Amino acid sequence: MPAQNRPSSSGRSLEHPDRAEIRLEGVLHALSDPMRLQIVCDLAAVEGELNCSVFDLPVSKSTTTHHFRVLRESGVVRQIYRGTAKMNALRRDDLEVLFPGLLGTVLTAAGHQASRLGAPA
Amino acid sequence: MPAQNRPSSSGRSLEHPDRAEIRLEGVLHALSDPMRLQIVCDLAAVEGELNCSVFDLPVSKSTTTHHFRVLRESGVVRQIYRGTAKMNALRRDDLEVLFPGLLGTVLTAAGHQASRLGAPA
DNA sequence: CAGTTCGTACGATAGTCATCGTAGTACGAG
DNA sequence: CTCGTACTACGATGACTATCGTACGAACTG
Repeated sequence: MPAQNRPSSSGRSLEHPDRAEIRLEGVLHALSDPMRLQIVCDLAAVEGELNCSVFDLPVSKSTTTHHFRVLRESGVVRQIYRGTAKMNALRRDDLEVLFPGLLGTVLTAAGHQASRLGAPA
Repeated sequence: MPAQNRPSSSGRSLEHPDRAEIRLEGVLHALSDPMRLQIVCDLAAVEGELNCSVFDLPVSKSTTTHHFRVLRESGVVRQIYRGTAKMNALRRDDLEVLFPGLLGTVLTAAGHQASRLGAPA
């Protein structure tokens, strides 16, 4: 294997949309699923990248893979392989340039709604 | 018909979700369709209420009715009958209380994207 | 009343989506 | 090389969705 083509730690690569290809409708659709919105909130909370398997979602692994793919293909997250793990990170910069403030307001709104619905006690 | 129960000009009434019933996922989903996003942008542009038929959408009347229903049931717009016309208005106040800034950032983002994609000349 | 306009309801259809289980691939450790 | 872990690919399925056409209802205009 030629050393010229050695990404960080793996030969596997994942398709990501260019910044210019990200569409608002796609992003909104990606965020309109409760499972994916939860993922995005968790990602935003840690400010870094997260392994796929740290998310404790009430669905099967296949379904989890599906949701991460939707998030990646809509341009919301960036995914890279790091050994056997696949790390996920929000594309904060790209989203901020394309849709200023959008991510923030959605995350805030999700937080408000969670307080309103989940902690009425 | 008793005079006590006479709405503005019609006996027809439409179901709307309570403010407390509006869900973020539902709103995002409603906005994730290009047709509906266009409707919301148009509504936001005029600051008032708009007749259903002033929207020049490239779909049939039945489909238009469908999209307006989705917007109404998700809590994005309020609809009232005024004679034969059905007027539509954004539920700005409710959305602002529930999800502060969200509507604004989405509309701004839609505007940016429209400029970026539609008017590159 | 008759006619027109505006919107609804219903049924149909083709497409997308969230979900699953199973089988498989990629990588690191022993 | 073998094993375990992490994630994927594939096929299936049931649910939802966007779309249409046609037929109907409600209100205004004569």
